[in-house]
Amino acid sequence: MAETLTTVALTLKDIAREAGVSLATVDRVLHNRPGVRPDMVRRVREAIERNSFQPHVAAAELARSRARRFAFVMPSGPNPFMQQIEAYLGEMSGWLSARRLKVEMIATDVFDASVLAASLEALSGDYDGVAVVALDHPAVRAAINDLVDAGAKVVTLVSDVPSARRHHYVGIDNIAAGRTAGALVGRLVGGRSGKVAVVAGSQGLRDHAERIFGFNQVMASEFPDLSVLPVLEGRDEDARSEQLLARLLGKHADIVGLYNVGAGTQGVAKALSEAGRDKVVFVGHDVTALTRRLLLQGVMDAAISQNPGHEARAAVRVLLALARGEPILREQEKIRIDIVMRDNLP
Amino acid sequence: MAETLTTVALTLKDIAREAGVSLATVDRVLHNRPGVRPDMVRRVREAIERNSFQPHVAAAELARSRARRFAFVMPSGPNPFMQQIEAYLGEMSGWLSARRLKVEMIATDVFDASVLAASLEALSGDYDGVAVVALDHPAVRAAINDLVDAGAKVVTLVSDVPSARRHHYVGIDNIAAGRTAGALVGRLVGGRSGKVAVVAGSQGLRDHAERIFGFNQVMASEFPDLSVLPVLEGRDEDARSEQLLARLLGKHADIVGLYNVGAGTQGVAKALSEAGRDKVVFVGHDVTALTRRLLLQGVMDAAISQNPGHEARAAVRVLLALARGEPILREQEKIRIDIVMRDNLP
DNA sequence: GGTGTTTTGAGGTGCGCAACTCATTTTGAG
DNA sequence: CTCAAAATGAGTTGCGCACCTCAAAACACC
Repeated sequence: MAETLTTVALTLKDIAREAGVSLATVDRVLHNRPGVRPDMVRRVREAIERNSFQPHVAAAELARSRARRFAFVMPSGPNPFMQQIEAYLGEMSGWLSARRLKVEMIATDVFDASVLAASLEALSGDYDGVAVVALDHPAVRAAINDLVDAGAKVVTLVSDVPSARRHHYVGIDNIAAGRTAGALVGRLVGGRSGKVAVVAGSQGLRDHAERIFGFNQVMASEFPDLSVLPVLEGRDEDARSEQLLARLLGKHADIVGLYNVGAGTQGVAKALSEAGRDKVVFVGHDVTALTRRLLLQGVMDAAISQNPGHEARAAVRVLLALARGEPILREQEKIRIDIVMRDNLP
Repeated sequence: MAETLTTVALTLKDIAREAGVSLATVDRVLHNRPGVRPDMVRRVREAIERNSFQPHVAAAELARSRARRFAFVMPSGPNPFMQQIEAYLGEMSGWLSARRLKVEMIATDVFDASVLAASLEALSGDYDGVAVVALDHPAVRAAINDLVDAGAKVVTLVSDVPSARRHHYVGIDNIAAGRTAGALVGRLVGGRSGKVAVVAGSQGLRDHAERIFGFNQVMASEFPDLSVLPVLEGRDEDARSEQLLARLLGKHADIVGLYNVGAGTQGVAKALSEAGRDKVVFVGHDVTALTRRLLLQGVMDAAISQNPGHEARAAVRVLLALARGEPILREQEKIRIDIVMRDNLP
């Protein structure tokens, strides 16, 4: 009836006895210190393995008096999504200080590869872990690899650089997000035929490009009655998005759906309402004060969201687990694609 | 540019000096041990407050050699959702043992108030924390209050007992979940008019009743073209659900939507397909192997889900934070209402 | 005042590990 | 075999706290 999910606790002393060596040797192996013969290393490793030994996190934490430093490299400028991430990190301050963690926010122009790369290089040696909203560019990739070589743990946040040797990516699968948006637009249009508009920041951004890719995939294969118009590039700016969309709406009277891939949401909503096209199915991204209002008003029909609080906490937890050598709870740290409609607004 | 989110680390000694008392007194206050004059308690509390002192989690953990014991009181019998929770707890075993936590699963008949109450009473004194899938009944409420009085931390899981003095509820807002289901059915039906069927386990279960309440709310106010048929009570059994639904489908040719509130999904799907009514919009709950398949096949259109992994981990984290006296990260532990469609299947 | 009770202080011990020193043993090269 | 270098063992210290004991001080009551 009652079934225990855990086992008894071993200590380093037990491992030393098991392996037939001294505590000092176990310590050397555990921390990759030099001066141990390979076969000794093996014996210790095997003893650890055999007993599935877990160092006591609390004891290890207590013994290393040095606090850990993490850096969050984020876009400068007003970006509500990033501001939310920052706010959630602030909310964790008690949690962080109880674990003697120092988290520093570093604002930089993440859209300029050389600037971003320079910012990253500057961190080398000073931080135990770095979370970065990364542009996928050779210079950035090299900077990330250098950080890793210098011993820092690195996670990419929101936007990935798969080709770099970063330890982890905290963010959503953007192709799947685009597919989800496509399915929502298609389903919510409800059998009508017509055209679908797409507004993005820029197709040069990896995440936007991937979302559009997924969106088109679904539209093509599942909603043949809907035709997707060429992507408008609004640069995530309200004014430009509004202007471009207004012109498009004027040209096509049969637009029934709209996918806003990035920001510029205010402009998109304004163009829709000023054209009196309130019935167009409008799907966008992220839950902010604005999109929340639009959802409640019925202007937006659904928002695809990646929980910024979860992303902030997952990034910290992953960095900490990496630094401690603990395993990562993949299931826990995975960022899900949330569909948010009026009634399940968080 | 670089902004630090944390402050320097104080120790208990600092607090003692600040408050002008000895370490022993601080210790007594911190652990609610008797024999301290009220004004002394206040002085210490204020010093802690003033410096926003956080005890070092690792040191505290290390010092208390006694492992913590948590009990999870869950329904007996085959319930995929509960099995998932159990599986996720198993995946955490490394995490748990590193924190010297012992989690035990206790299966009982949670649908029989007196049996459940007796199971809870039996735990008293043996556990530091209890998570329970609770029936809302006076006997259960009393048992929970007794546990709390005995010093255990108690969280309700999935199903709440708001009137009991449990410390926390880990689960979703079921009224909002029902509302979300209603909005989905209404929107996905796409403007057609017709009838909507509702299959539940029992209207006596609090969570089912709340979901139906929310569902009806939305249907009545927002989708006047759809009329909701009387609720079928399938007792979460496949055979019974199938039989009842088959009869209903036979009677009404104009059923365009279906909300399955609880389990019995297999039977519901079978009734639909055997009646050749594949185009009925079908919204249900939870992502299991079955609903996953049905979503991929297009039989189900959407599933409202509460992430069982998140629930399991949140319950453990909340119990641990409560036991340690740490603050709870409410935002982190809140269970969200996930809308799962084919393309954002987790 | 004296008595008993309550409150407070001082101090010790140990949790498991990291990080270090220094003495001793083993190894390998010549 | 010799000698230096490498490897290993034995041991210490301290991280911050929980938990405990015992003595001293403050207090209440008669």
